Amino acid sequence: MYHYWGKAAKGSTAHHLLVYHCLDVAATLRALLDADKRLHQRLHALAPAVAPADLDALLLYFAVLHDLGKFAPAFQQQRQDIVDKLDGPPAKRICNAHHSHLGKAIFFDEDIVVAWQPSLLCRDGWPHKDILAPLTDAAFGHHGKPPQDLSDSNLRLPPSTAAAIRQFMGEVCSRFLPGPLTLPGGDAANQAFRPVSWFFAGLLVVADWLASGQGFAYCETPMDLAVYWNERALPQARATVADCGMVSPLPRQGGGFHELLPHIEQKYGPTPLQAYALEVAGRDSGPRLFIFEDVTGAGKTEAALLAAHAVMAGGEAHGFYIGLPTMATANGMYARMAASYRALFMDADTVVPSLMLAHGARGIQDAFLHSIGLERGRDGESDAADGEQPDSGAFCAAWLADNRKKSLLAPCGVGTLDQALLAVLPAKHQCLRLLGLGRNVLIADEVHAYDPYTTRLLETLLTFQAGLGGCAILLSATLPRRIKQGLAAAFCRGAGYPVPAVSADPLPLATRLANGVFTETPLAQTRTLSVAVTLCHDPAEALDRLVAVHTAGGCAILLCNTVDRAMAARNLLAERLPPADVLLFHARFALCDRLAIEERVLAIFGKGSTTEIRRGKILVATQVIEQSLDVDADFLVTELAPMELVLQRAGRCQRHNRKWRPAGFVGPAVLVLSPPAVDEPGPGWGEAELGKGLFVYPGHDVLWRTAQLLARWERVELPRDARELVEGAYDADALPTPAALQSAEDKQTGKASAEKSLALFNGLEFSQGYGTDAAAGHWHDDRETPTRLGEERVTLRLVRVVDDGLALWAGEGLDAATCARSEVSVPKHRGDALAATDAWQERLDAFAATLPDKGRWVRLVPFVETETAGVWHCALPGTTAVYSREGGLNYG
DNA sequence: AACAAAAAAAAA
Ligand SMILES: [Fe+3]
Ligand SMILES: [Fe+3]
Repeated sequence: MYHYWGKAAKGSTAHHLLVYHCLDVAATLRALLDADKRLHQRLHALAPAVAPADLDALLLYFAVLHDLGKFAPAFQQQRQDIVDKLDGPPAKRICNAHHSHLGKAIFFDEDIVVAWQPSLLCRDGWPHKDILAPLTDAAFGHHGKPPQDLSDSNLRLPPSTAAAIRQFMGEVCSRFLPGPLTLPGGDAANQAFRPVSWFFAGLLVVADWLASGQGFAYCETPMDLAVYWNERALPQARATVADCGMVSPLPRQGGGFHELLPHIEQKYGPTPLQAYALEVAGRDSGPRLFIFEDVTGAGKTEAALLAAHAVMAGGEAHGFYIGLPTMATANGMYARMAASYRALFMDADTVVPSLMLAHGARGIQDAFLHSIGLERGRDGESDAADGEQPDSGAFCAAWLADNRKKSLLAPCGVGTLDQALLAVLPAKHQCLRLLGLGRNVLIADEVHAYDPYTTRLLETLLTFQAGLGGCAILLSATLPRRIKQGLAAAFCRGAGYPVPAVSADPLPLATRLANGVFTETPLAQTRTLSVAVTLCHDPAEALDRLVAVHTAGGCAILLCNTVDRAMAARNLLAERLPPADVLLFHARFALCDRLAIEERVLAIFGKGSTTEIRRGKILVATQVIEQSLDVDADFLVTELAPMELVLQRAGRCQRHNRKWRPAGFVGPAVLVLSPPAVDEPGPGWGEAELGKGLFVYPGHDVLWRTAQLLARWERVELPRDARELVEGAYDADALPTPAALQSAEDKQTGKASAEKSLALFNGLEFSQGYGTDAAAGHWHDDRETPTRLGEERVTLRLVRVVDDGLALWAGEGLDAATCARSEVSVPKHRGDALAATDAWQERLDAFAATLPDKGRWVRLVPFVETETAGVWHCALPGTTAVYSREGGLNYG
């Protein structure tokens, strides 16, 4: 058994013996379990039918066996030079497959079974293959997917190899499985290892990656396995685990409000929701779900942190992960967390907890990049010199940061919800993400912001989280009752709780599921906004009002449902007002221009602005403004949209405390550009007023009910009235869908239910345990399982044609950040319309080759400046697209 | 055609 290599160096015959690598991985698993007692206990709780000691023994045993497939000739012969050096077995015909599939086949091969069967004796006789399947699939699936059964059942193992494997297994069995195990029998047996297998799969990948890294020295000399285990494997494993960033100090015990949230000024006490979190969250044990519904800016995130801390302090979670709907909001949240997350933990001079930023474009976030590998507060070498505060600021262990798949393993994480959803999709290495989430508290922010497909995936994630014994906190503005019901039910399915009926009580509302008990707690409103709502059917009237705001010296926002309508409205306003006073903001800008506009918007409409800066500014925007920008307008006009969006938009009107408001616009007021809210709308309802915006919100019945309700209400008080209005907009019993809008409704509900079933089909099934069956067999086909649905899109990377060649739009540099800042995403057919001639393609390819990513995943599009300064025309022959920094991309 | 939004490299 010492004639087989497991790891090899490139360019030399230096190698690590296979049996040692196997022990390294088991030792790393041992070290991981010892380092995270809370997780260790969770594993035991997930397999209640198995004695804890027996479970530990089995997990370590299968960890040793994870690379069993590397004994096979197919693997060994990849380095014939080392085989020769080791005097390995000759093989003429081999069974060719990846060693993870081979490992499983070898384990169940009849020549091999005899070597382990006596050690796995259980009460009812030999364990059936199905009982162990979740564990074997997790062990042999350490390359990110469960192994497949080989189509060719003949392994063609040379006799010497079979003998070596039997010898190895014999030694491993006597060492790791000393006494007869008592495995469960009867009907429950097949279920026994299914829940724990999800964690085991993730732990094994972590152990394998750690044990394949720098911390483990190659060893080529044969020695007794027990000696290697004690003197090499375990010490190296413990050192490596201590360094990898997965372990963190214990949570702060008994901290009060201001100690846990040091960024909140002393003069502010907890809001009702935060007081609730402090008081209630630590009370129970076991899987818990909290749903906090309140308006944005009411301190929901802090409440969630307090609740998460209570769960951590109770010894039931390691840390937290905050999942958000966009990368931009994630960046913002990361900045907030960086300043305060360490207060949730005890001060320890040995370990600093890692804070992770997890999303696709984090590579250009300097604040995060600078935090990687900084050993502040640890070895004290660098910080003393530059006088930095050693105990503040973000830190992220280098090992965690070098691969996106590892990012959820950090004790504290902020990122897109999509990163978390990938844990319950048959994506490669999903088990890593699931392990990280499962041991943390999952906090999902802005839950109302997702489509039916993604919401359904979130349900699946909640089932997993509960099934793994974990906790989750959902934060949202008004969550329609049916969506809330689905989320709560999904959590109950995983936790084994009875499914309650959630209410549609007014906001703010705290919902809690713990120990099978369901409670809803209405809370006092902290900040309220009373908005006058007027419907208006004439766009000219809306423009007049905006001009009136300008004249009165105030500022306003006009929200359009499509980019083209926003561009058109901007042009109309620019005819009547100084063009410099009219801003345009939508998503069809290169990132650098978009960020500049966003900064300008915040400077004008943000909290720090002044009456003078705000004077006469009119912003025309699309839905980009809905995304968590804290802006305040004196007056707001919006095109009709589904109720929850209208209310969210209305919340942007006079939300800050400002002394001065323009004459005629004192008090929050919103004008909704809407088709008439008639009782019997005819065919084509809304086409005149909303145009192509009707395609953006195809649930025309919801639009109609929204208009009906707003026409009746005239004034709404937020957040109190939000619930009634949102429920009413979706309630076809109270306001039956008019005949002319029925087909639109049918189409929309049909589409939503199709998307939901697709999400159900794509998502993994917790109850199956780790294995191919959990993915309905589609783990191995190439079908895409995305986190969001939608029309196909392409990313355009804008390129400037300059005197001496090509340059990126965002600047002179050719680095990854300048690339990202030059990009804009468009529908695929729009991108396809910008086809390059062969000559241009050659030129663009040559330019792409000089970029860090070689232009993969994007399409380079050249622009050349026209006679009009600032207006650029697409340089490709036959194209009409135009770009400017003020207007963005116009398809022409 | 009509919004915005995310994802994209392993552990030889
Ligand atoms: Fe492997
Ligand atoms: Fe391995």
